[in-house]
Amino acid sequence: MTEKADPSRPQRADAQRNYERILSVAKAVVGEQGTQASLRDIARRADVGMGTLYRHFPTREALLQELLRQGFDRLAAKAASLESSDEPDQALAEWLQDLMRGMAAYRGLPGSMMTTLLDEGTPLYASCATMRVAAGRLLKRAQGHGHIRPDVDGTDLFALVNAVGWIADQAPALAARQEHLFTLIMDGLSLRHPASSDAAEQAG
Amino acid sequence: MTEKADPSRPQRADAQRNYERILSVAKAVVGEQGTQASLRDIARRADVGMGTLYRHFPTREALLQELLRQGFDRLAAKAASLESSDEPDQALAEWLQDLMRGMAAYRGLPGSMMTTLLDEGTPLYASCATMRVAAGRLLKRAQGHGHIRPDVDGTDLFALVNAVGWIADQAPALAARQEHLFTLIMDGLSLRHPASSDAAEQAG
DNA sequence: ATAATATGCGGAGCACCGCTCCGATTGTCA
DNA sequence: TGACAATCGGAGCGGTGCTCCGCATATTAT
Repeated sequence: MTEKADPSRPQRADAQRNYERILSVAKAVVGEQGTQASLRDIARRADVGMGTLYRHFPTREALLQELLRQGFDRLAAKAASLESSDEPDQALAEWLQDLMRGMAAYRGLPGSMMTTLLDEGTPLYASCATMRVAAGRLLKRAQGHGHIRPDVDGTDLFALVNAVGWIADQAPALAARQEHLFTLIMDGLSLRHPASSDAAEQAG
Repeated sequence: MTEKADPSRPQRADAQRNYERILSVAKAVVGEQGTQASLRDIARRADVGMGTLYRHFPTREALLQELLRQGFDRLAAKAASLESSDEPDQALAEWLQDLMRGMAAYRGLPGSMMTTLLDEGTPLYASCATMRVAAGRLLKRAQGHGHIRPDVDGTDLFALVNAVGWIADQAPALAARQEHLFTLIMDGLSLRHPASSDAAEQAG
């Protein structure tokens, strides 16, 4: 049996070089211009024609997917490791906060995420699905312990975190409020109303 | 002295006709294609040249502003009227919900709002500033009665509502969850029995 | 009614975008 | 080394936002 290492990777040497060069340049350009960066610009700065770029990455999302895969894997792993935490609700909060910070990696990232959240078949969807499954387990565990509202599902959570990331993304002046907004939302999901431990008693 | 009724409106008769025709067509096209609608398309369907469109509305925002002004005025008035309500926190909730639904008028509207939220000088900023001031009074009143977290300001609120509108905007499949997400956030802002009652009725 | 003025019109033109297509180039293997 | 297939690169297409300016016309004065 001939070993075709990775069928998704190019075979020829020059192709492989270009593939990696594009990826590296894309990382830089997307870092500068956000997820809506000009593909022509990426090709130009990678000393590559449009055709080459498009053959390696048929869609913008396919390119983004490669840029984000590492982050997704890391978050999935973190979710798995947090699953053995003693404090399920705090574990969930910590993971979500990590997700939110990851969303700030590139401008426009929350938008790209939301667009493909429920759009199966799109490259980005596939690559973040496993991460979301792992996060879903974290959520269920916290709900099982009775500290988190039961009428919230993983998609709600993902959407809300995306939304907070989006706020900071759109209005840089609000980026400073990001952690605060995150807290507001997390408090609202908790059944222990941490915002007002005193008012909680009299509510009964 | 000749009466110059409204200096912002065109003087010549044909100009005035075009102005209104553009506005009317824009309303339709933006309704179909969202706030990112092609300006060329608007000009075409209004039987008008690009130059004409740009003279009357120098920027896309200037055009949007005219489309949205009515809604803003209505919301500002509603805020003013709600200020005499007996239940300040419920008045606030009602107004915010109204705002959220207004955000669904055009696709992409939450994005346009957030972009110009803190960017003074832009046309949209000016036109929604008064509305936000009115809303701010509603918020302060609710906080004064001790039912709403004191560490929230008007901008936070506006941003959060925008964010929820944005979620529905990006992923139509999530639009059904919009009201629910709104409830989650509002509960989190309240200092009284946050979740339990509402959480019981909604499952899944 | 006619002439003069200035106001408004419209679209050609520029630079950019995403994306496709195909002749030229180049790596690979016999 | 030669032949062949894999890969390249950019011209080209239709779209965008936006500007600029010669021309048409509404308005006003005569």
